[in-house]
Amino acid sequence: MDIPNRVIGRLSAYRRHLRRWLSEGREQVYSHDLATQEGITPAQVRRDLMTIGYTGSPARGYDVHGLLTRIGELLDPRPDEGIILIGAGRLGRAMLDYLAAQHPEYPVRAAIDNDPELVGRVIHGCRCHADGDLEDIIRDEQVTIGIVAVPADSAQDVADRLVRAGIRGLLNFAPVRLRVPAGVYTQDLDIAVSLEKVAFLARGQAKAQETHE
Amino acid sequence: MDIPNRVIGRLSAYRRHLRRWLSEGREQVYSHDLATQEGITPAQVRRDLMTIGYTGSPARGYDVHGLLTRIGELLDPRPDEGIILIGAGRLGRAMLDYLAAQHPEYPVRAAIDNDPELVGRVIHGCRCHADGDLEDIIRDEQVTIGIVAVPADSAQDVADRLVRAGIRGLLNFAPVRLRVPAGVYTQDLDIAVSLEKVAFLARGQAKAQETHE
DNA sequence: AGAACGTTGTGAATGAGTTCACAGACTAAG
DNA sequence: CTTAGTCTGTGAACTCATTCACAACGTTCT
Ligand SMILES: NC(=O)c1ccc[n+]([C@@H]2O[C@H](COP(=O)([O-])OP(=O)(O)OC[C@H]3O[C@@H](n4cnc5c(N)ncnc54)[C@H](O)[C@@H]3O)[C@@H](O)[C@H]2O)c1
Ligand SMILES: NC(=O)c1ccc[n+]([C@@H]2O[C@H](COP(=O)([O-])OP(=O)(O)OC[C@H]3O[C@@H](n4cnc5c(N)ncnc54)[C@H](O)[C@@H]3O)[C@@H](O)[C@H]2O)c1
Repeated sequence: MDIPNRVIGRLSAYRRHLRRWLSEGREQVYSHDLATQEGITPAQVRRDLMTIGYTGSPARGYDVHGLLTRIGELLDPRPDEGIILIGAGRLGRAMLDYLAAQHPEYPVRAAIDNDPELVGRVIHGCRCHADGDLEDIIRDEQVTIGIVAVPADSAQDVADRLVRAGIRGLLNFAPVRLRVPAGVYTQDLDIAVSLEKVAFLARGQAKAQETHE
Repeated sequence: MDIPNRVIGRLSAYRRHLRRWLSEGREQVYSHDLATQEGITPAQVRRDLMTIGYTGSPARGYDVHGLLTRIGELLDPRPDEGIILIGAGRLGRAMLDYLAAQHPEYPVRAAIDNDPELVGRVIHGCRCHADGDLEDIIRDEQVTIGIVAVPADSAQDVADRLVRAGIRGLLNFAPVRLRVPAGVYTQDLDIAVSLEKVAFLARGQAKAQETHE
């Protein structure tokens, strides 16, 4: 099965609304309910659900619980998919805190920082290790995803080491585009670029709005 | 002139390479230089520069300084475009720090938080105000852009107030899609969704990599 | 001067993503 | 049982973005 990138992002968003509705006791939803929440067309929602092979019923819509289960099969992390954070600076610590509080399904196995001040500290249940331990931790702790939150200068070096140690995916906050070999997936999340987009579009008369991505 | 969203993002990225090259004394670049850095095709770069009406010369490529100037005309913030941050929690403070250090061209005029502990404190040169001051600050300090870093529950309320006070653009970190009227531009930057994308794509065999957006 | 090379600018082709529009399906009401 | 109404599933149309491919051009070398 081949699910486009964009669709994954929307499924993740749908899931949040579905969870909320489920907790409110709602059992069915229509494509236009999800569409309204996300500011897209109902046709888009149906198309997305079609690509993951989930079908609803005319006149009753989609089953909230069933759809959540289906999306979960695709998106829920497997138990052997650990995360490692490189760079326990301000952004890195904010992420640790946020993930621990809001996303227990993504356990950060370890943090790495080259500041001796930080090494050995335990931040939100996550131990901070020295730079040199990176390779061992990835091999020993079933880590497949790396979050890169080091300064721009070091980001590519860090990424290279992670790749060599066998990482599968990277989420990068440093303002550089990481170069990785095929088979490793990188998502560069450049906040400064996003801010520049907002500033530009707020200046001229904007037409549309845009979600993450 | 109508510049697509995607192009703005790439221009912002090009600019970083151009600045680096300029500081290294380089005077011309070819489309393939920028393309290589960003992992895209040279044709895409030329197309982008075409849409902003910048032209190079065959055999010499583009003038680094001139191109930087041209992109700057489009992207550089105007002096009357102030920023306000709502929610001086962990992420908000990390942003304050980051913007102050790395992006002095985007001066954050004020922060707002409803935690009495934070109100009155000055964080990285930015004073934290009480919740109720929001409207006054926006009107008095030429603020056109809002950064939303409050919990998900409050995000839409905060956005509504910002919009009513006349904000033009929003950068939103809360995991909800903000609903704003036409004329206001919102960029939702959902880090959890990005992480879920990376996890999914790292699991199956990924093909491509993706930049922010 | 003329030829050879490498790059730009861009129309046209391709590709990806979104929306349209409607047949078929299901429900509820009469 | 039949009719009216609403929603799904989806082929086709459409829109937007990317890539191709090549003429035109500037530079350098002979
Ligand atoms: N703070 C923000 O809100 C923000 C926003 C956008 C982008 N970013 C980017 O995120 C990255 C981190 O930002 P930050 O504000 O947390 O910076 P920071 O300086 O607070 O933290 C960086 C941390 O990385 C560590 N580090 C440096 N080199 C390292 C290496 N080679 N190996 C391991 N650790 C190393 C440092 O010791 C420090 O603790 C930067 O690239 C920054 O541009 C930050
Ligand atoms: N920390 C991260 O790395 C991270 C990552 C992704 C998304 N987010 C999102 O960003 C937002 C902020 O995250 P955080 O980690 O900084 O949370 P936080 O709890 O540390 O900070 C939130 C701040 O907002 C303030 N606040 C709450 N309601 C307010 C209101 N109505 N008006 C003004 N201020 C108000 C609180 O006093 C607090 O200081 C959340 O929506 C979170 O989901 C955070």
